[in-house]
Amino acid sequence: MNETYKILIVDDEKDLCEILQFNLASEGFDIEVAYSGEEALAKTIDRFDLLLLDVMMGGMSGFKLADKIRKELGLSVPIIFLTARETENDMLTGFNVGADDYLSKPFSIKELVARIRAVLRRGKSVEVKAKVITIDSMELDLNRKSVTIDRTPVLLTRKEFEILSMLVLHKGKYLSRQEILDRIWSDDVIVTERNVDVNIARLRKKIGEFGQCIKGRSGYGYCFEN
Amino acid sequence: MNETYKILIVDDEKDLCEILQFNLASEGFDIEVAYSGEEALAKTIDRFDLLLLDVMMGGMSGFKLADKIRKELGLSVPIIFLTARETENDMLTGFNVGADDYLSKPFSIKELVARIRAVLRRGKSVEVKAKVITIDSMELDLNRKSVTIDRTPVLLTRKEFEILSMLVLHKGKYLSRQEILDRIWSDDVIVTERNVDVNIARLRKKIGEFGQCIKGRSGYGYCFEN
DNA sequence: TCGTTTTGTAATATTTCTGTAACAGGGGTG
DNA sequence: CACCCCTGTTACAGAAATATTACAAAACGA
Repeated sequence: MNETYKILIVDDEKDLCEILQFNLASEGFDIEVAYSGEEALAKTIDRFDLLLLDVMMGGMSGFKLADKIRKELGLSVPIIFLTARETENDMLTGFNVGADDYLSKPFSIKELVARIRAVLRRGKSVEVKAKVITIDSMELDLNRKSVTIDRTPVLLTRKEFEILSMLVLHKGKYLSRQEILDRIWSDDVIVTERNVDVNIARLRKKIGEFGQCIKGRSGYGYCFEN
Repeated sequence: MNETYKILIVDDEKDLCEILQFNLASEGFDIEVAYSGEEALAKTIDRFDLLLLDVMMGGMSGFKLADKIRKELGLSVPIIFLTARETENDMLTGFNVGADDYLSKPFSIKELVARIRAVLRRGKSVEVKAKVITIDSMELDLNRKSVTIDRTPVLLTRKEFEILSMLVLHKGKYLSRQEILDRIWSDDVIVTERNVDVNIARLRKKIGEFGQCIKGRSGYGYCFEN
């Protein structure tokens, strides 16, 4: 009923991050923080309901990050930009990239929370765009959480589907068992890392030849590669 | 007696959507927004009393969308088109598709509201076209909220009928218990998700062999598929 | 109002999903 | 080679989710 929204904050000012994290957490949001665009991309962005991105960051800028998320990952997560600059230009770049809102520092927490709720509410009534990933003859529909191979549906369980999509979204990167556990299993359940193995095995069996695309490497974890 | 009218706005200009949403909501309408034709189709169009469609949209045009709604879904919801273009040609296409009215941007909110009320008033007195969905030998009449199988009436209760039509209108898509609850039960009543199960069970029993078309999948919800 | 129908809850049966354990194989290392 | 660590797979049992039934409360109509 009252679902917890997951928000990712990406900002290299650690102090600000802490303040935001504390305040938003106490508003009932589930917060995660990344201190750079690179760090953010290492996460499965897909599982957040909203991103708060700082425009000015060392390394990758917030806009660059947003662009990657939209274009390369093909995700349409709502994004709110935080910026110290107030030029028209920035605003424009932000919205071109598909920003859902824009907030100039300094801003009040109250205002931020209001904007966040507005964006989430908006997203609620709107059906998300098709998020379909195609790998040869295999299609993952992230919305419907369905998989087809040669147009034939493959019945995956929840965990199997989540593991598969996590691997596919990070195609080419080895994800450790721990990373997979952290992301897919809820915090309060404690399970063995071996569990990932078992689920991977089941998954492999179900997706036939594509099972070979899931590489396991000793000491590294798993990776999808075709 | 003073029923709230549900209006769906489909337009890819988010700013305009917001303005419309705000203004129409404060006129007492119940507004939902979709930012593309595809998004709109993902909704149960059936539950709206009026559609406001932008003609020019990325992806599916408003005309295309209207056409699908009329032909494929077989719905006769009133439609008002919004357009920046004012050519005769457009007007014609619009009315061919079964437009109820036509408004060129820029228009005043006041004018829009007037037209909306006019269309709704008109729809009220006029006999609505049949909205009948046929699945093999099963017929759902969305107007009369009646179902027949082999011409024989099947007496469904209100909840049963709504669940069935929701599933049928989203044929092939798994709908979670929560989605079903949200749409069919009013917000202020709090009921268990188990309730959906019970109603599905009753429904299945009543519609005989078609009960098999209602697939239940652990962790995903229910789906109609034949 | 009464009787009927509809709807919700709770309890129970059943199915599906998931975690653990156990075992088998692979590959490196002493 | 023998050993150990890591991985892949299978089988089983416990857990979770779902289906169904029975009953009570609420809504509805006459």
